[in-house]
Amino acid sequence: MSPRPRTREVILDAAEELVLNVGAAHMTLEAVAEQAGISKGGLIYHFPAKEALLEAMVSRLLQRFAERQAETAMSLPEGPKRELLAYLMASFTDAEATKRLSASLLAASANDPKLLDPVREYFRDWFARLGTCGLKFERAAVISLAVDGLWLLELLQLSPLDQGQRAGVSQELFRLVDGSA
Amino acid sequence: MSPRPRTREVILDAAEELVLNVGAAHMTLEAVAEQAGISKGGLIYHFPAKEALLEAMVSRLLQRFAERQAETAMSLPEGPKRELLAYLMASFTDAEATKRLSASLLAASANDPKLLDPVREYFRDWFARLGTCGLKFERAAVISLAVDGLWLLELLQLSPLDQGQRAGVSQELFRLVDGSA
DNA sequence: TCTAATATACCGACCAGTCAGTATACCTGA
DNA sequence: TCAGGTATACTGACTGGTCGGTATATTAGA
Repeated sequence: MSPRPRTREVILDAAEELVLNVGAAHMTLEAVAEQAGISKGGLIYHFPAKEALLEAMVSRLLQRFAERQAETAMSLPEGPKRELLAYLMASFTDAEATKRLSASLLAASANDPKLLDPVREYFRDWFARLGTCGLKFERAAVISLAVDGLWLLELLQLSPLDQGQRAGVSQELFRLVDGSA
Repeated sequence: MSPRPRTREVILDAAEELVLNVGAAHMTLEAVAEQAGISKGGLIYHFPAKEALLEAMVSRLLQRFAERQAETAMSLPEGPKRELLAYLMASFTDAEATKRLSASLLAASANDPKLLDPVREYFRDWFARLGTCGLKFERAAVISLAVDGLWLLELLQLSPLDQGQRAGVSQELFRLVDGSA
């Protein structure tokens, strides 16, 4: 068939899609295979067990997000606040992609909470770095938590904010980053 | 047997416990029944289908939280900020109980995202009321979202904050409520 | 032809939901 | 006050179906 369309990526996309549409409990191997346009046997070839699929989903989420944050940070002028600003920007831009990716969290949490260990580690590191972003830790944490709140509410499709309100909240957060002791 | 120990409540507690411990995908009727100390038939007697159990979990979550917020608001001096303060206090105090209750969110999301409709409605109402709390909407939204962020991270067991940091964030949020245009 | 990639068929475990029956509390009228 | 009846709360065995995983073919490209 296609030379190297990264079947693995297609499978991971399919799994995320299912989690968002029908819930993590219905993300079965057969359903993922069908959504990805291959057979169950084909899926098993790439991910020998469901756990491997879930691990790959979480791993890709962290990798992609870290990548995006790092890239965004690079594009900003140097300064202690750069990383926090990049965190905001990476979360707010391309919300749809972020939500898709984050479906992995729900899948992992539903199947085995331990699969979230790498995510725990990610947050541990991130909050540790928050201390050195030029803001008081509590202030930086509030900003970061607000971003996470919006992100998780959107993941669960619970956010009632319309486009304008969302943009307003984003602006307010950037204002809080800039105008703080 | 026991006079009226509200078996339904025991069952709902058991279901929440399981979601937190082993993930929503393993919250099976048999497992819930065992955790609740009754037979599967007994469980089915109270909740004729799994969907009914999940609906009851979500319903209890909303009811209990709204109740706690309302009670807290009552105990505060009158003023436009009363509700927002109550939202903070209801979320921050008794974090363990809040986390337990919120497990319903994960269970509902995993089994059928539509079960979260009442929660969507709750957030719609809540954010609508945020406009009348004396703060600029964006500021109030940021505060509320930060609380939600911490709450959801704790639900997913992802929060890296220790007791002291948590208290600091709480203080910072109250400061933001008080000292804003 | 050898190997990577995918398909088909199947198995055992598990799961949601049914069902027949049990035990006990609660009535109701003679 | 007590017999007969009914509602409530539960049990445990069973069933149809689903799911994760295995085993084995088949195909396509180097």
